[in-house]
Amino acid sequence: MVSTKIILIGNINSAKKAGEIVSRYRKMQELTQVELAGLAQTGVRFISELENGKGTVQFDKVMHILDLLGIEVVAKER
Amino acid sequence: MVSTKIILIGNINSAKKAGEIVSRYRKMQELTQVELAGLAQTGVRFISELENGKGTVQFDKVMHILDLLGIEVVAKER
DNA sequence: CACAAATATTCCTGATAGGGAATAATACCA
DNA sequence: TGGTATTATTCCCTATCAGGAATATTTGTG
Repeated sequence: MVSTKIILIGNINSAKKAGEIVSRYRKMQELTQVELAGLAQTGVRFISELENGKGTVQFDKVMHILDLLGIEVVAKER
Repeated sequence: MVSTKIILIGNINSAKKAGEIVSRYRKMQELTQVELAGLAQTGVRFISELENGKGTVQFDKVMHILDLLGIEVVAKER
């Protein structure tokens, strides 16, 4: 094995952080909220609220969105 | 800077994974669910459901539990 | 600036999360 | 195996999430 580049995006310690990342990566991929909602089989309102940091969103829904955007989530010891 | 050891725990792509990690790290720190719930100002039932993989748990609550257990969550490109 | 596209917010509604507390089921040891 | 601690599940309840759709607001361009 030669070497593999890992592209870190940042820490996620809240829905606010997750929302910022979702917003940024959605735009990078030139998707509208409506399109992303369609891909995720979810409501547009959910995407909007998530991107705006709503903390009570459901965990698995968020993880699914991140996955759709090609974002991997890793746990490590602090 | 000399070198810093990063201890990876694993990927989190669902509440199921998050729950497994919470369960393992809670036990490593010799905490009962009741104690962890106390620390997190949450109900014991929530901890139990989280550890058992309930996908609809609230995002921020989960992140808070992970943080309490000394677990950091990082996003990276897949 | 004007207009169009995108996003945010509101209203209405059914479904359910989560708390507390009680109980049932498991796990753990002597 | 019996007894205890721990965890899972149930019930009751209030609060609110998430969807759809309409509307308001913001953003991006010519």
